[in-house]
Amino acid sequence: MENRRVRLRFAPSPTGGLHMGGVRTALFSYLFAKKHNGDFILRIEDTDQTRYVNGAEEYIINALKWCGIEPNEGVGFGDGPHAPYRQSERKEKGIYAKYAKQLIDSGHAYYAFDTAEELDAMRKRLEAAKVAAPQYNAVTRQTMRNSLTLSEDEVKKLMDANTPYVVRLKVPRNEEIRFHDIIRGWVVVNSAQVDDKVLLKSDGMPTYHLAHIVDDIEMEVSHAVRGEEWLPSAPSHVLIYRYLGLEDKMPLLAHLPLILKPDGNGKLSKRDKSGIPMFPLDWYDERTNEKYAGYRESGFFPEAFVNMLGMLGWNPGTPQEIFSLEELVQTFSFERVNKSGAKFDPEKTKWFNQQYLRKKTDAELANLFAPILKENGIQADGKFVESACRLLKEKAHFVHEFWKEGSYLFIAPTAYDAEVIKKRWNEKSAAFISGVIAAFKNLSAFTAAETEAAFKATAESQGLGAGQVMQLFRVCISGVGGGPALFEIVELLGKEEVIKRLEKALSTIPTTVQTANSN
RNA sequence: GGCCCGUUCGUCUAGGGGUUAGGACGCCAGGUUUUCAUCCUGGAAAGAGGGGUUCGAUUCCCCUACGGGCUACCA
Repeated sequence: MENRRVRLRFAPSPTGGLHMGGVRTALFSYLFAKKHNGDFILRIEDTDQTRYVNGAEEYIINALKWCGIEPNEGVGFGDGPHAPYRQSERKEKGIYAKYAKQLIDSGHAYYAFDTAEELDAMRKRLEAAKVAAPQYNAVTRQTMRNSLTLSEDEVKKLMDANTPYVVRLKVPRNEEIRFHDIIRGWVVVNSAQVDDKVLLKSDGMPTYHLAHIVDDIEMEVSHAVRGEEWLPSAPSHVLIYRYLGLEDKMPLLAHLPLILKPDGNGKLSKRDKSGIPMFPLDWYDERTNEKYAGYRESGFFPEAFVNMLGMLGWNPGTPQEIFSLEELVQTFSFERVNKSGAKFDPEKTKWFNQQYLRKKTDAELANLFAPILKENGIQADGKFVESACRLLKEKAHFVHEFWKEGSYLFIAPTAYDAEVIKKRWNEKSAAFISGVIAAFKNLSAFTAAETEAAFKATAESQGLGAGQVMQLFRVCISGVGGGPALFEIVELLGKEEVIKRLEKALSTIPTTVQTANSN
């Protein structure tokens, strides 16, 4: 058991879009599996037919692909020796029923015929009696209709009449259950706190509790990684392994701390006010008609998203924060996963994206920017776009900001920032701009250095400090008061365009100033 | 309510019986820059509270408080 092959699975339910918490669980499992040259499996836990959502399975597969955390076995990634990997299909093969039968035969599980109303009545009764833990357990099952309280004849009669029934785990009344968690250490719970979990539902489907155990065994899973919300049910699971006689084959458990919402308290919800997505890809819920934004569509790089998730609840113990997936694989260990929940920080998430934005070459950025330009009806030379990206990437967190911040590189401004005009335009301005136009016309080499020199000479000759006229000049060219290095922009736009823009500004701005003043 | 898990700057975290409690994001200030951003330098900012153990506790133990999770024929 100690030297078994490392095999981890990610086992989501197709009940909706895969939430970023789920992606992190997949990521950590993937990292550990890869680090130990093991397998990473995608299993679909679709045992709840009422919650099945169309498209969810495909979404999960696409999300994992986008993140680059690809299973080497499982639904959507090629069947391995343990197919099928969908629990609904495995149920058809009778895999779960077999194990349930084994538990019944060995006296560790039983049939229960209670209706929903009867269960409800029991809970109400217990609550009224102020029972500490109102649940179906060693005490209360004695008052219910099950194969432990009914005679063999009665059970047979109910069965023959096709009365709906479930199979429940027979949990001992008072027994200490202890298990080891890689992240948390030893956890001890008394079985009095553990209820008789339903193993097989009345529709014949297994519950999560039975299904995941059977599958983990059959698929030879070595480490079961999941969110902390599963910690309270782990004692039940330990019992099931034990009663199946498979405790020595039980996967090592690792319960990850939860990702908490950035503001206030509680688990991350599907939607968040911070403006940062909660899902890797856009998700549309057809039942509620709601749309949820995804990291991909919001302009995040998958590397940045994965890097950010990797640092949520785990750290390498060194100051390094920027990790490629490969580096994460090399460095990851469960020992360095935190025990406490982590609030996720939208600002830091943006920062991660910025780091990756800067790492991209101008050509890569130009490729990403191209569709946005096209959307805005811009056709531009590839080299020109690359240069624009070089200037624009300095202050951006996302490629889509390039357009918002730098559309003037592609279209001449039609309006000029009123604040800047008010502050910078005065009676000397028109003469100065005219001077610059004249000076530029005389230039043969229209480079950043040449134009800057000509600009400064003009300012000096008119007795103006460069600082006074720089921003004025900028607004004439770009329409806005800030941006990348001014003469880099001038060089990029070229002589003809720059002069055209200056002349337009000269003919437009004085009239707007007059209008503003007369009002 | 019960059970379980947790608790270091606003946030993510390092460290770990004797440290000026370190880093990152964000924030603030100064410098660079014509400007915003970048960049550089600096700054404010933390071990929930109470008991132990100890020469000494943020670090180990207990209690309390607080936070979170679970408490379905959902996963």
